Amino acid sequence: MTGVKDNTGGQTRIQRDKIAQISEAALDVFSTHGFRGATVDQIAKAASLSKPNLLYYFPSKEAIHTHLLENLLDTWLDPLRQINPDGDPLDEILTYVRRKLTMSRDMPRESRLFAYEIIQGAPNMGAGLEEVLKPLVDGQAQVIRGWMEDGRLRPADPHHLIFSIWSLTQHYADFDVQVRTVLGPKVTDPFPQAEDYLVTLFTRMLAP
Amino acid sequence: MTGVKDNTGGQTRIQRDKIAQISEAALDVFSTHGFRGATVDQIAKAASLSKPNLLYYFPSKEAIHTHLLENLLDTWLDPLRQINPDGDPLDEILTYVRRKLTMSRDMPRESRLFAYEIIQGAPNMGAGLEEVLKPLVDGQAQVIRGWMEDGRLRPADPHHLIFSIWSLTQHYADFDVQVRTVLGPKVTDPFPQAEDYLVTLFTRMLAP
DNA sequence: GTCTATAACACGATAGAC
DNA sequence: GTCTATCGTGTTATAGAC
Repeated sequence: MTGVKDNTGGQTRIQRDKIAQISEAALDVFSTHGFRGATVDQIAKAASLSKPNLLYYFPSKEAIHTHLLENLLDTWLDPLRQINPDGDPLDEILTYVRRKLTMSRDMPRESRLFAYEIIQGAPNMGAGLEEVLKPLVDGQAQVIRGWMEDGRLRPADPHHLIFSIWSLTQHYADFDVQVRTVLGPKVTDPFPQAEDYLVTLFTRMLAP
Repeated sequence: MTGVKDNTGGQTRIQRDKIAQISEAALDVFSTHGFRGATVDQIAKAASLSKPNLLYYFPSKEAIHTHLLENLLDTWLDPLRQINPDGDPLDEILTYVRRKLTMSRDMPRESRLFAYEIIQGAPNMGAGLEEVLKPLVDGQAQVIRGWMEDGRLRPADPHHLIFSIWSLTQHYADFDVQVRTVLGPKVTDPFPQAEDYLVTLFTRMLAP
């Protein structure tokens, strides 16, 4: 009983707030410039903190980055986790596609942070990929494979199906500049078009 | 007639060779660490040159990077350029998909260099996107649209069709680590599987 | 708990001998 | 044309006053 703590997990309220504040700023900076491109100065300024003060809450620049990635993976995989084995197969897939596309629209910074990390060879996420992502994907791939074997979806490799959903939805976040340049200034929001296209694509691919 | 020059474009043979040698090394380093993550030291070492000697051939680190990107764009868009308006529509699309996937397999460094640049907002390629990529895409999108209007392909947004081909094929280069982790060590080469999947996907999407 | 000052280092780029 | 030595800057991280 310390009396001075008001926490969930060994942190005071102030610490929790500051850490959240730094995380928010760091997400901004890391997702724009990458890990090496980002500087502690930038993050401190974005968080309205002095640099030494920031380094009081996190021991190093890398610690901030790792903290962000650790918290991100669960959020990022949540839509995949929500695929319901008892639902209608095509509905479940299309709902998954829509959720992932919505995340690309509403969380482009997280998408880019993730993309930077994977492109670089996931130097700060080795355990997460092997121990969290792979088992989840394998499990849901089995569910999808079951649907295909029951004739409720047209057959296709379930792992590559999941890859394709990731790839296509995240493209609209990570390559936003390219998408907007090609579509031209008249298209203020590419996402409704993207949703129509992707629903059509996966319906034609999977509807029995 | 200078006599000492053996060139195509105002460079001696030695200069041309060294520049090629530096470009090769820089592609390695930039595609692994990104622009900011790469150091001139690393590039010089990879090119078996001293740092000052490298900076004798290129005025700055940024100049090397720009040089790479300028030479890359044409190569990168070549498969799209080769779509033949007089060919069989589905064949042309599937050939394009296969070519792009082959490039992901054989030129993953170029793919990553490109991905880094676009994710960052294309700070060194603003002109190229607007003046080279967009016109080419618009032109080929018109060809595809014509095929769809003639009933030779099922209708779909041609711009997003091209986005999806880019996204899916480049995914296997840029997110290689993730793909291999999920597929597991038994799959030594993901590309044959990927080709099968993508051919199926676009055939079901487009075959009339 | 927060700030100023600064250490310690790596980086890009240059100068000058050879 | 190539090398060694080095400058100046920007960076992470720490020490110590308040």
